[in-house]
Amino acid sequence: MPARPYHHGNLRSALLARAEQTVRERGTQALSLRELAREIGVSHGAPRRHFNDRQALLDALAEDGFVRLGRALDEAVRDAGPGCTPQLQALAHTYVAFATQHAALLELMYAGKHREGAEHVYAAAEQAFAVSLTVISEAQQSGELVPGDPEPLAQVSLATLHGLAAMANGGMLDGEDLQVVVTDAMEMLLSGLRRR
Amino acid sequence: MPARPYHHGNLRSALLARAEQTVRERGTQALSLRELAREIGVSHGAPRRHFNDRQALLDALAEDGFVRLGRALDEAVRDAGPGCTPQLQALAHTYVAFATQHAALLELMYAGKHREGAEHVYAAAEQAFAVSLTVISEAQQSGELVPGDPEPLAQVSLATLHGLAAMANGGMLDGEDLQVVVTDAMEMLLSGLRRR
DNA sequence: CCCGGAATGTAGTCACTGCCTACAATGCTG
DNA sequence: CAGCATTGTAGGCAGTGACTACATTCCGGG
Repeated sequence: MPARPYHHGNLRSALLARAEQTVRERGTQALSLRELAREIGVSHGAPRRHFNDRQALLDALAEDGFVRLGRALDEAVRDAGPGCTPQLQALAHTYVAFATQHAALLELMYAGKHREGAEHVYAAAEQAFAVSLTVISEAQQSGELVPGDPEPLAQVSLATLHGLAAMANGGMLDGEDLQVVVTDAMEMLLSGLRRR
Repeated sequence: MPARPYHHGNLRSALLARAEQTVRERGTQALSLRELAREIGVSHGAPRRHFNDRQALLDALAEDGFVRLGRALDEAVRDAGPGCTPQLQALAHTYVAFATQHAALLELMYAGKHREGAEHVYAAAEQAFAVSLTVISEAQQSGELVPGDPEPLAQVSLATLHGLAAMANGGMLDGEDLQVVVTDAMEMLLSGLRRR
C-alpha cells in the first residue's frame, strides 16, 4: 500500500484551502496550478478534474470568500445586540477587517472577470450582503431610521467601506487611521437619516 | 536603409501606449511583454531596456493613469463653475466615469503591490486627488461648508466613489443606476456639512 | 573629425506555466 | 463481480518572463 493512495479523497477542498493560503501570502498572481499540485502531492494535471482552468479555481475562491464574509457579517450583527447604530457599526468594522485581512482574496471577489460561474459568485455576494438590508429595514420599521428604499443606503455604505478598505490596502490610508475613519464615515452616512 | 531603423526612437512611450490599450481591451492578466514587443515590432528582449520586469511596466502604467485621472479631475472642477456642490458633483461623476471607462487600469492603480517605484505612484495619486482637498477647503473658507479638517471628508468621498465604481465594474451595480446613485451618495455626504 | 564608451536593440537559452490528450488506477452500481 | 464513470498520471506543446552574450547606433570629448 503506497504512502499516498491513488485517490486523494478530497482534492477539491485541499486545492481551495492551499490556494487561499497562497493567494493570501503571495498574491493572486503567484498562484500556479502546477505548484499547487506539487505542494499537495498530486500530479500537475490532477487539478483539472476539479477546475477546468485557472480562472475556475479563482472563481471558486471568490465564491467561498463571499460565503465566509457573509458568515462573519451575520455573526457581527448577531453579537452587536439591539439598535441600528451599533449593528451597522459592527457590520462596518467587520467588513473592513475582513477586507484588510484578506486583501488579495477581496480583490478576487470584486474582479469583474468571472465567467459562466459568475452567477454562483453573484448569488454568494448578494447573500453575504443581505444582512445589511435586513438591519436597515428593521431600523426603519422600528422608527430608528426614516422610511425609504433601504437599497441605496446599503449600496452606498458598502461602497464606502469597500473604498476605504481598498485605499488602506493600497497604502493610501494609514492602517491606524482606518478604524476611526470607518466609524466617522458611517456616522456621516447615518446622520441625515435618523428619525429624531 | 531598413524599413524600421535599429533604434525605435521612443520605445518606452510606444510600449506604454500599446500596453494601456491591451490592458483596457483584454485585462491586465492578458498583458504579455513578448506579445507587446511583437506588436510594436521589436525583439522580445527590447522592453527590458525600459522596464526591468513586467511589474515595472505595470507600475509605470499605474502612475500614468493617476496623472491622466488628475488632469481629468482638474478639468472637471475648472469647467464646473463656482460653488462647492456643483464642483464636487462634477468631481464625483468624472472620477466614476474614469473608473468605469478604465476599469482594469484603475485596478492596477490601486493594487497595493507596487515596489520601489511605489513612491512615484503614491506621489502621482496624491497629486491627482489634491484638487478635491482644494475644493473643500475653499468651500469652508467661503462659508459654504462648516469648518474642520478637509482630509476625512475627501477620503470618505473618494472611497465612496471608488467603491461604487468597483461595484459597477464588478457587475454588482447596474451601469444605468450608477449615475443617480453617485449623485445621491454625494448629496448624503454633504447634507450634514453645509452651513445654513 | 573620429573614436570610444554608453545606450539601445537582437538572438538565444532556461525554467516554468497553462492547457491538452492518452492512459492507468480506483470507486461505485447494477 | 463486471463494467463504467470518476479521479489521478504522464507526456507534450506553445507560450512566457527573466537572463545572458552580442550587435548596432548614438553622442560627447580629444
